[in-house]
Amino acid sequence: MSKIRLRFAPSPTGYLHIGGARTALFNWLLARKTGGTFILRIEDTDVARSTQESVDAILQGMEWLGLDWDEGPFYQSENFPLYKEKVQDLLAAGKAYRCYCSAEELEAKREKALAEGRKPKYDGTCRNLGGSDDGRPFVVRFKAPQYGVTSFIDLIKGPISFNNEELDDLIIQRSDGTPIYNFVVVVDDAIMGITTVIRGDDHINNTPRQILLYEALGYAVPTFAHVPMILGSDKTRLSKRHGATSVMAYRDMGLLPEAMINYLVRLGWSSGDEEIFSREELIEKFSIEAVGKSAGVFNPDKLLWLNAHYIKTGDTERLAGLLLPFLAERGIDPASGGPDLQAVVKTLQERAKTMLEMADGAVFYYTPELSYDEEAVAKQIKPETSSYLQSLTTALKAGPEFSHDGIESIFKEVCAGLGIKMGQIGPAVRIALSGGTVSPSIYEVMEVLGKEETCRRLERAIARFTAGQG
RNA sequence: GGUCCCAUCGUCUAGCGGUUAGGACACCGGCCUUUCACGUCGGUAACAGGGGUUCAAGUCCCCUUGGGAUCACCA
Repeated sequence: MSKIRLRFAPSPTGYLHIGGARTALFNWLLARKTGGTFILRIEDTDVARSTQESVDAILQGMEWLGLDWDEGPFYQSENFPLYKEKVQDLLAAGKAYRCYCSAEELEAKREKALAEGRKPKYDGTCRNLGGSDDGRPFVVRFKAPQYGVTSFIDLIKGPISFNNEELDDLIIQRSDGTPIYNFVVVVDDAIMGITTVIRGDDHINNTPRQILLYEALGYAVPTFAHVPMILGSDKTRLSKRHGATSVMAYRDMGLLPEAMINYLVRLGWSSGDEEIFSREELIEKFSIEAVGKSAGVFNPDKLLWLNAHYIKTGDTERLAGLLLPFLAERGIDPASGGPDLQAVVKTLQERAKTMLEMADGAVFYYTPELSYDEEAVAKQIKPETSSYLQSLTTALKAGPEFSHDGIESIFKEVCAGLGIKMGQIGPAVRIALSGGTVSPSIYEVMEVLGKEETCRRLERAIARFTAGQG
């Protein structure tokens, strides 16, 4: 059995979006699982709409997700001579013909047909004209069979068939001599030896025309697998209206690529009751036949849940590295002072759903001159608070060790000595250290901050609270 | 409108003729707790409708309804 060859073929007219990423992922997984070849091909035959920025954005998205390709990226725009030659072959064989109808009159006919409730199909005006190139502008149309049935067995959807009379003579070459997608994709997939075409199911209606083209060109027809679309919360095709659709936008929102991969693969595919899959498990367990037939709604909440999981269980050192740019956006550079970043990350891992949240939660560690949350101060700081904090600070300074457990026992001793409960001093300490009422455990915070900085923040707060109360 | 695809909790799904229809997210409670989270225990919630086939249908067939895709000198 020969190796299967797969491809992801985005058009560079925008960034890599969620749907494209999932299609790429399915291709990649199948290639890695079967030891096949994964090819990246840029479909830039529409010169007017294709941009280098889009190509870069797509490549960047693929790299972020860790979807590496074995061959390419290939650019269709570099193959124009080949396509032209294939068009000539078809013309010479009488399987295609020149059409002189203008775009305007075609458009008019289409609108008329639609308005009258008829199918907007090419009427075949030039189909049997014959003759050769006489200098007038023309497009080349494929002479499609007018009867019979074209069918294929989709790996995901099962058997699908179309009556050929529903298909019209599609244009394969524009009047400017450049080829059209449906033609190019066939030539390229054939030339590249693609055995299995995995793509969005919005291509199902293109498939019979393409099969006819494969046959006309004398190529073997590949196997098809059409993956269902991704919908927005209102069940319409996912678009900007539903929120971010760019894969890279999710990175910028603090998502981890493994969370994205895990989410995307589970949207439409499952393996029993499992929810969490490592890359290795996916390669082992994925199968294209197990992909569901129906479209799925993109659920950001579940993506976030997965992200939280991967942050919680992720490698602290790596997360610290990933956090850097988010901290930089907040004007913080851990390298220029402050507590150890990895220690900071450790206190935030199980309470941050995104790297962005983690960055927000880390800010106070690197802000020596904190401003205190007014509302929290008003509510939590009592007249006696300062003396409590003073007792605690004194004990802390005298304490031998400054570890989580050591701090905890000092806390307990101080509370016992003062005859107060944790709740009477804890909130004030939290405000003194973090500026507000939400932070990791204060023992952890103190340990990360270190004895010196902890005591400094406590004393600063005591001074402030005392002054504030006149 | 023609053609094609699809249909289990709000969402993602398990199910592949006989199940108290399971899991996950979200949501609602309890526990844990110095805050926020995490964790943990429990709860609400689904087979679109109608015909068949069968001893037996969420599972197979047909119709209806609903949703989606597509009908470019875009990809």
